[in-house]
Amino acid sequence: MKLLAIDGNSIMNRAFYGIKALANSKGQFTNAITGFMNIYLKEIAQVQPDCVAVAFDLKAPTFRHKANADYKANRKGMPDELAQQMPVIKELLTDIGVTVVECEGYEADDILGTLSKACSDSGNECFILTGDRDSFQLVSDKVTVRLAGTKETKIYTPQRIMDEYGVSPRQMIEVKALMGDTSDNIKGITGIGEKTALNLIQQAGSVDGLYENLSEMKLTPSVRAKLESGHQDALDSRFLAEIFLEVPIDRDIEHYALTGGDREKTRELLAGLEMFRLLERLGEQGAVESSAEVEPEKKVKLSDLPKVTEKALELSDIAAFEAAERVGCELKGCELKVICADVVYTTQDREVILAFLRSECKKCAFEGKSLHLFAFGGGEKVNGLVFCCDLAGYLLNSQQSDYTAENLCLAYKVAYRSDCGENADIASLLPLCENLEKQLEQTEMLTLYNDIELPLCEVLASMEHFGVKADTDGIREFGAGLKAKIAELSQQIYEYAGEEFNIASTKQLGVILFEKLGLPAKKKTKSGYSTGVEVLEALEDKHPIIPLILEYRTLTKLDSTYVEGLLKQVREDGRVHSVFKQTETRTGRISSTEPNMQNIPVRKEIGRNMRRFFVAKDGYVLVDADYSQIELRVLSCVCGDENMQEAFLSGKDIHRSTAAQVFDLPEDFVSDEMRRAAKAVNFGIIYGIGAFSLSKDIGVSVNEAKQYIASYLANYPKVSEFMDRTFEDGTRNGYVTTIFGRRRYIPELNASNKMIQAFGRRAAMNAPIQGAAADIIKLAMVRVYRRIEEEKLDARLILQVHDELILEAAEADREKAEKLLKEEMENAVKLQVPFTADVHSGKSWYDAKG
DNA sequence: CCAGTCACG
DNA sequence: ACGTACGTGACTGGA
Repeated sequence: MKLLAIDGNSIMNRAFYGIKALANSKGQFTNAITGFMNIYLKEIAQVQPDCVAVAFDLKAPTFRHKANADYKANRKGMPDELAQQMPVIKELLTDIGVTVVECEGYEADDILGTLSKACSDSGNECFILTGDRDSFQLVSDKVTVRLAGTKETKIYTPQRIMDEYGVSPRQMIEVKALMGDTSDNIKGITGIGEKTALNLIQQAGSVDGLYENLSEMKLTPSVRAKLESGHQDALDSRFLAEIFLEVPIDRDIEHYALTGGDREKTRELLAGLEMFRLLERLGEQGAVESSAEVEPEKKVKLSDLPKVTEKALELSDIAAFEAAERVGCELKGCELKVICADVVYTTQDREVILAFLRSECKKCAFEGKSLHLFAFGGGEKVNGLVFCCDLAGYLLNSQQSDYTAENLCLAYKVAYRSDCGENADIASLLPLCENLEKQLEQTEMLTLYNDIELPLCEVLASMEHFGVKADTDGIREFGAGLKAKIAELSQQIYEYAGEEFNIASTKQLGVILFEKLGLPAKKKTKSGYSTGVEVLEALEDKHPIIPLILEYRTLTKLDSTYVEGLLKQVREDGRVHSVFKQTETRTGRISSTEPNMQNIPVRKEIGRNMRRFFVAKDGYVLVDADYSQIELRVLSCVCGDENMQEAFLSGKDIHRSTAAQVFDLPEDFVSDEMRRAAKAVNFGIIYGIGAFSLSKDIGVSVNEAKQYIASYLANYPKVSEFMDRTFEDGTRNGYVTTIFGRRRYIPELNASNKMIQAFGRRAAMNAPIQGAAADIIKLAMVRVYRRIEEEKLDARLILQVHDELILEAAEADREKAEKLLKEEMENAVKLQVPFTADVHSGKSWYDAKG
C-alpha cells in the first residue's frame, strides 16, 4: 500500500506565497486553499496513493522543546490571510475524505516522521509531500520525499540526497545540528553555514564523531575555534534537529485510506467560498460526484418541491405561455427547453424554436445572447426576454468566473434541482431568477440591469451575428511581405549572434545577448533574463543586434497574432464574427475574443496597416466615432472639480491645460515635453498613481514625479478628495460603485499585506472611472441600436473598442449614420461636462479612424 | 498549463 | 527591504 503523507502547514505556506491574493466577494481569502488543492490533485494523480494523511502543527509548545523556552519565538506569526484559511482547508480535506492528523504538542514534521516509520515497519511505501527540506532525514528505501517547488515536484531518494549533499539522509540531522535552522529556531554553531557543516559531516560522519576526532582533523583555525566554543550548542541542536518518531497517533496505515467523503458538504463549503472551478475539478475526478446520485431522502428540501414532468414542445403550446407570468427557457445547441407550470417542454424543431422566441411571452433565460443569436440566424427577433441570469449574476459579483445555473443557485441559496436529472438547470431557473432580481433590487442595480445590461445583450448578439468583412487577400499579401522581412531579419540576427537559435525563445535569446555577447543584463524575471522591450530599448545603442530583434518581435507579432491568427477566424461569409463577452471583466467593460477585435494595432504605423483589411461590404462604408477623453471627463464629473470641468466646458486640450496648471504657466508657454508629462500624470491619476511608475514613464527622477503629482493634486483638490473618499468607502463597504451603481468588490482593500492593499487601493480608485466610462458607452450602444431601428437606417453596429463604436452603413445613409452615431453617443449621459465624440467614415477601418 | 511578451483602451 | 499604474486576449516556448 502507498501512503501519501502531506505536511499541511508547509504546503499551505508555499501555496499562500506562491499565488497572488485571491478572495471571494465576502473578502475571504482562498489563495492558499486553491494552491494547496492544485498541488494535492496533481500529486494524487502522480502518486496514486491508497491512503492519504495531512499533518498540521498544533500551536501548543512541544514537550521536547520545553527545555528551550525560546523555541519558535523567532518564527513570525503567520499572516491573518493565511491563518483564516487553515481551518477551512482542514474542513475541506475532511469533507473530501482525506484524514487530517494533528496532535497536541507535536509539529507536522513529527507526525510525518511517525507515519513514515509506521509505513516502513509494516512494509508499506510512504511518500512525504512537503515544501521544505526538513524531512530529508526521514528518507529511506521505503520513504521518499516529494519536495513541492513553484514549478515542479522534486523527488528525493537516498541516492538523490547523497548526490546533492554527499551525506546520507540520517546525516542530514547532524548537518542541521551544526548549521542550525532559523525557521525552526535551531541555533546550530554560530558561524557554521551549510557548506562547512556538510563538509564536516562528510568527513566525520556525525556530530559525536566530529568531536571525538576533533584534535586529529584538518581544520582552519577559525572553524576549530567555532567548533570548540560551540560544543554544547551542537549537542542541544542535535537533539532538536532530529524528528520525533513516536507521536501518539494511529499507526495503522489502513486508518488513512481515502474515502468518497461527503459530497454535499464539499459542495456547500466550496460554493460558500465561491470556489467553483475547484468544485468542478473535484467533480471531474469523481471526488465530488454529481448530486443526482445523492439519495433523495437526504435532500429534504427538494422532496417538498413539485416534481416536473416532460413533454414535447409543439406550436400549439406557445399561445398558452403568454398567460403565464413568466416562463423559463434554455437553449443548448439546437435544443430548446421551456418550463411553465412544472412542465418542461422540449424541442429540436427549428421552426418551433423560432416561433417560441418571437412570441410575446415573458421569458427568463440563463444566457440571453444565445437566444438572440439563434433568432438572428433564423431572420427573427426575440421578444419578451425579461431576465438573463448570467447578467444578473455578473452585476451582483463581477469576479465570479462563470455564471452557470448550479453556481448561481449555490451562491444565492436557491434549491438546485438535482433531483430532476437532465432538467436540473431548467427546473431551477424561475426561482433563481426571482432571487437574483430581488438581490439586484437590494443592491440598487436593477436600473443598471434593465436599462443597460439586458438590452445590451441583444446589441452584442447583433454585432456578433453581422461580423466585420475582412479582406483576406490583402491580409495574405501583407503577411507575405512580413514573412520575407522576418526571414531576412533572422539571417542578420544569426550572423551577429554567430549561430542559429530560436529568437522567439526568451531563454535562448537571453543566453545569446547576456552571456555570449556580454550585454549588461538586469535579471528581472523569475526564470532568467528579462528580454522585454524596455530592457532591449535601453540596450539599443549597445549592439547592432538589438534593433533587429526589436523589429523581429514587432513583425512576428503582427504575422502570428494578426495575419495568421485572423485568417483562421474568417468565416465562409468572408467576415469575422468576434465573440463579445458581457460577463468577463471586473470593471464592467466588455471583452472580445476569437478574434479579439479590441486590440488590433493602431499605435504604430506598421501595425496600423492591419486596419486596411477590415472593410465595409460593397455599397457600404464604415462609420467610426470615439469619445474624446471619456475617462478624464468622467473623473471631472464624479469628483466635481470645477477647475477640471472648466477645461472640458471651454473645449480645451486637457493635457495642455493640465500642464499649464501643474507648471503654473500660461497655456501658450507649455512645451511638448510638458504636455507629455501632464498626459502621463493624467493617466496616472486614472490608474491610481505612483511616483515610481510615473517617473519611469516620463523619464524623470522619482522626486520630480512626486512633485508633479503633488502639484496636480494641489491644483485639482477635489480629485484628491475623491480618491481618498473612494478608498475609504471601498475599505468600509468592501466594494466601490460607478455613478450608475455598478459595483466592484475589492477584498484586497482589507488585506494585511501592504502590497496587496496598495493594489486594492489603485483598483478602487480606477473602477468608478473605467466602470462609468463602460456604462456610458454601453448605454450609447443601446441608444444607437434602437435609433437605427426606429429610423430604419441601412446601418448596423459591428464593433466596440471601449471608447469607440463602428457602424457599417449604406453609402446612401452615410451622413445620417454619422449624425446619428455622434448624437447618441454624446447624448447618452448628461453630466456637468460634454461627452464629445469625433466621427469619421471610410471604406476601411484605417480610413474611418480619421 | 504557465510565464513571458506584446497588442489595445 | 521590496515592488511599482487600471482593464483585457493571443501567441510562443518549454516544463
